[in-house]
Amino acid sequence: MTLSVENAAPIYIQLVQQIKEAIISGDLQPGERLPSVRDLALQNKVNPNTMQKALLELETTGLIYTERTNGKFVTTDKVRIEQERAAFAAAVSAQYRAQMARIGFGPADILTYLTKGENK
Amino acid sequence: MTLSVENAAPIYIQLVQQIKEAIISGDLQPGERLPSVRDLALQNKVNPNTMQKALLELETTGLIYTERTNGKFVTTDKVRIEQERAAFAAAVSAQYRAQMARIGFGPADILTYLTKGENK
Amino acid sequence: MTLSVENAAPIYIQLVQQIKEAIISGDLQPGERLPSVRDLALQNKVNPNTMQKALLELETTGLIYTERTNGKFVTTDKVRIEQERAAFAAAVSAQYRAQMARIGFGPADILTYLTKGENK
Amino acid sequence: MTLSVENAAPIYIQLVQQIKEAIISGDLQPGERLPSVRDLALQNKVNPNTMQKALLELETTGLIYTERTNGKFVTTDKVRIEQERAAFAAAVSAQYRAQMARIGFGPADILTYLTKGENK
DNA sequence: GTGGTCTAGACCACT
DNA sequence: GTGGTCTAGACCACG
Repeated sequence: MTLSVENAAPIYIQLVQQIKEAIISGDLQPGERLPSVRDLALQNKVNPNTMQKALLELETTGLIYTERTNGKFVTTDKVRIEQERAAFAAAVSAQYRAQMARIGFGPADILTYLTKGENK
Repeated sequence: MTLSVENAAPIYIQLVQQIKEAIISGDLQPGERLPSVRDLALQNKVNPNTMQKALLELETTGLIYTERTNGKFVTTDKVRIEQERAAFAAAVSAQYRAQMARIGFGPADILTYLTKGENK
Repeated sequence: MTLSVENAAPIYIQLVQQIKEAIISGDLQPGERLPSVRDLALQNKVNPNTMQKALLELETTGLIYTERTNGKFVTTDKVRIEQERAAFAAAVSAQYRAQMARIGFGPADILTYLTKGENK
Repeated sequence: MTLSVENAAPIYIQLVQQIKEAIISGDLQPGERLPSVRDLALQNKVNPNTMQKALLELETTGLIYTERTNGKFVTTDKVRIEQERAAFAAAVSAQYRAQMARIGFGPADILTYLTKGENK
């Protein structure tokens, strides 16, 4: 039996993940203006540079873009967003199946568990 | 949009989770003797006190028991283990459904994603 | 007549450009280990963070890669390097032709000027 | 590997270069009257003293001349302009060849790259 | 020693 | 006010 102790992911990566999730869930609409870097940093109690790094990452991956002196905006490329959304869903699903498989539940059992809790 | 920066879960909690997973997956068989606390700590590069705390937690919940002077053993109560296994599967499944729902995928979409990657 | 005053490119961009040039010119060989971030920063009298940012950029574009705790290395992907080299040559050539065209020299004149200085 | 961080060239030098380019490209015709120093400064958002310094430099090298109380004019000496134009082309060409040579492209390769993009 | 991350604080350009 | 850049200095994990 081998265990593994995981350290927390870097803060800026966590920020990237969560903002990405907000975008693909539609919580942040295409073309919507983000709060200023400074405000986002304040709201989330991180250093502006850390927030800046997270937003830079999102910009290089094409999910947001910058209008200088004006602010940062969610991309208006809905195809790009949909792409990201599908990738996210695929990743989550694969991880879920792996986790279930590790404790001995195959596809058939999975259906049971998924439908069982459906009416919650 | 509200984000949240999470620090890593305490190490002993991570150990509890992973040992529990080893038990319900059958990686650790009912009645099997665990390595000594000292060895477990060494193997996983963790302080013995931390490992001790994890094992104590598992004992409290009835998944392992201690024979004084002889070591710690996985419970032989297979019903108990099966119970834990079902609870784990239910928790993972609920979390998965929630995650998919958050980005706008309902039960029908879930089936698509689960079957899509099934042959990997 | 409209003129434009250009400010210097950000330091980290200049660093990116020059390191890239060193790679595509073969001054830095594929697989070669780079000096440590701190050393590079010292040698070039910039802040380590600035050098780090430049190297991060090169890493995301695939020209270098990192071995944690061991150092940073030029990619061994010679195709990738050749690709970058061709892109660089194309950019420089296009810029050159544009500059010559702006002062009224067409392709024929260009040949004259290029061959004229060839024996320098 | 030695890198060098360059600061921007002084603004007045940039202005000299661009006005010179306007003259040798014919954008400013021989004998043409230049806008007033004040206007040029305003148009380009530059301090009048800086613009004055640039024009002084151009006058020293003979590309423009001043008629007191009347304004500044591009030289009518077409030979002088042609001379400058040839020098500019030679400089640009030499720089181009050097840049290509640095990344391993000789005269033959240069022809390839120059003709390749010719129809853009 | 290596790279990676984070914070605090400053300055700049643009509008 | 906006984003962008830079510096100084600290701490961490890995080995």
